[in-house]
Amino acid sequence: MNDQDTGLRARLVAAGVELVTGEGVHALTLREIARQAGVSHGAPRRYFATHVELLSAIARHGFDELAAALADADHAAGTGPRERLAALAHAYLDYAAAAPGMFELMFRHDLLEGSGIGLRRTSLPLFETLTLLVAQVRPPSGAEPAVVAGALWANLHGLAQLRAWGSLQLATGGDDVEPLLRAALAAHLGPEAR
Amino acid sequence: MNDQDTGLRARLVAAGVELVTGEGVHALTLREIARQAGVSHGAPRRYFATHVELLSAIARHGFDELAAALADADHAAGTGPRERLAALAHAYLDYAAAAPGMFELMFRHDLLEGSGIGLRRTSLPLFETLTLLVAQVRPPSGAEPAVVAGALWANLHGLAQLRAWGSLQLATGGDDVEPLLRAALAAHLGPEAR
DNA sequence: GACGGCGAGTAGACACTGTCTACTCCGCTT
DNA sequence: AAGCGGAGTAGACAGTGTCTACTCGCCGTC
Repeated sequence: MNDQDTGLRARLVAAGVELVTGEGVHALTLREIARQAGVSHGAPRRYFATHVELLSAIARHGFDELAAALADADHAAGTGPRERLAALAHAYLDYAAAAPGMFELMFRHDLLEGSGIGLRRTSLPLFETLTLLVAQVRPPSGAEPAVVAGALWANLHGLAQLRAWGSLQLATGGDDVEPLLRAALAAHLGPEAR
Repeated sequence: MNDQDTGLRARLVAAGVELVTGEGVHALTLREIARQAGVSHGAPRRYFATHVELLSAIARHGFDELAAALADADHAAGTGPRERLAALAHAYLDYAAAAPGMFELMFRHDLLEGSGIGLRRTSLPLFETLTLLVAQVRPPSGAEPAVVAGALWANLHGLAQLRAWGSLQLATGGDDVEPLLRAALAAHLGPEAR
């Protein structure tokens, strides 16, 4: 039932996901999504009152994907908080690199409704996990775990952006985000070997 | 001559700067900028072949402003590399907060031409300064200064974004970026008192 | 001093966008 | 069997970026 939901609502979201993955954010016009779904340009209006509502639904799908990827990485990692944090960070950057169009949409709050998508739906669970793990690591700075987690999250975001627009070569001469990520983790959480 | 350049090219850029500062990125339509400058919608085409070229010129103005703000902050700071880095970081975040529309435009590479604006024009000088100062600080991680500078820059960017879309309350419960910035600086550069 | 040319800006067309509204049409209930 | 309502269609509308034909005023040249 849920697997093959051929309702137009689901088909529109699926078409949008395909478009943003293959073509990028610029392809996500209302009419193009409708064309891709095989309906007229007025059809989406029955399910999404406005363009941004449809875009928000597509972004929600991306947040679910990201949350699943993060959960998988967390499970695959060991039990140590340090390695779990490293796994989450890698998964975050991997998702941003694997689906750059979707990642851009997810954090283009000007395209999304009500500013409540990115924060409460996925960032908050992620952030809570980060805070929990950071508290277990007991970082050298001695700052509150929530503050360290926030700073670390901002760092991950910044690294994802840097790589997305190809600024990495400024820092490393190559396209490899790995050294920067290692440096960021070491900075916020302390040296690798504890 | 240069102070009161009333050429249409300069007037268009000025109108764009005013629009993006007052209304936001969404107001930067070609026709609206032309209206603001008091000319017909076809006039800009003589100076900017396309819409993104005009937007790029406006963004360039923002990069110049940011570079000037950073230089001022650097001069106003003392001579210690740690305090200069802190001053630069504060100035960076202050600019992003004071001119959010312009800041958004500057790093919306989908709106800018050739992806060569943000990188080589301002980020590179800033990045070189950061690397130089980081090398003087000799951060505890022992990583290469360029890598630490890159990670720190990414952190600043991430913090600016976090604040821009109001996610800060997740980490601190308030809108104050200061604790997160202090944590980031301490993480990448070592504790404040050396 | 008249004339031609040319730079600068105007005005309109075109295809496209998001939104809104009138309409068709099929399946269901009564 | 009749009617009704949900679902999708089709067209209009204002707005957008781009392109092209045009006007107009100023300059140098004969």
